[in-house]
Amino acid sequence: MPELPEVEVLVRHLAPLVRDKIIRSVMIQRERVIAPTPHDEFLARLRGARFMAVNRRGKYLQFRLRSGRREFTLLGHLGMTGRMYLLPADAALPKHTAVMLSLGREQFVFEDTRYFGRLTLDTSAVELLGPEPLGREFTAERFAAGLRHSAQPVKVKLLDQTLVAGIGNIYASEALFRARISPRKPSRRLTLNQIGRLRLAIRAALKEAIHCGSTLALNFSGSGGRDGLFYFGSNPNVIGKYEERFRVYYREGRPCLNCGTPIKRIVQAGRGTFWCPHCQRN
DNA sequence: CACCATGTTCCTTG
DNA sequence: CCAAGGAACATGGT
Repeated sequence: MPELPEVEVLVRHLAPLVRDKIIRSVMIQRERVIAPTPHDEFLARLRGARFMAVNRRGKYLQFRLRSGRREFTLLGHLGMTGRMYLLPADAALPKHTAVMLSLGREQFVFEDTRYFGRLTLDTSAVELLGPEPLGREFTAERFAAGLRHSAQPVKVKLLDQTLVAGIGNIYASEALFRARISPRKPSRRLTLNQIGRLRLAIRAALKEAIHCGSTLALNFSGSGGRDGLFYFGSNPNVIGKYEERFRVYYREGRPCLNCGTPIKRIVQAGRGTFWCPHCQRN
């Protein structure tokens, strides 16, 4: 589920559902997702706390909670396969439930097949993040400064969350295609013109994905239901297949939407990159 | 069986 | 010290 657009849509979806709800009890089924917070501390802080707001930073979800007069943040990350949603209190929990927060008539479920995600009181990871790509801080100057000294291929550099926060493997390929820039280009070799184009392409790709996700009939509620944000999910009620939503990602061998040239897949830093060798020559 | 998968962190190497 | 590359984490799909 998780790159910036999916997290943004999830945050907007969850915020009104959890607001003012009080955590009655906590069940931790997989210790690693709350790390490095100690088990006992996690229980003690969360029990009795009230949800005040939900925000996003990069790919992180920030749950603002209040206990008495004290406010604090519970930080969430979906890893590769994490999902968060509410279920009726009496519903069975899915197989890979990592943490469950009982809210009375409902329960907040953090499910994560691979357990790469997090739900923790340690908020330090957020401080290392670069600017929000859709915010004012993401200026062309700052972006250029971040790219200037790196010899890494620009595709790989876009995954660096200190350069700009929230881009993942899919939108890195998508943004470079829109900007017509080769994913193999060393970051420091990008021209100012290309940097400007890439910055706008990133914003456009993310915004469009958020818009797409916002208009889908979402089904976040576990059991059998895959929601439309799941890249490889198959909910027949939802139009969004990756073929329709992505211009290059997962389209190896299929014709480029601009020029018809077959889309190529290469491996960079151990991960697949999809691109058009004709449209993205420089 | 082999290879692939939306992410981050840690360790090693140069 | 820093940048870059690769393995590890854990499970499932094709």
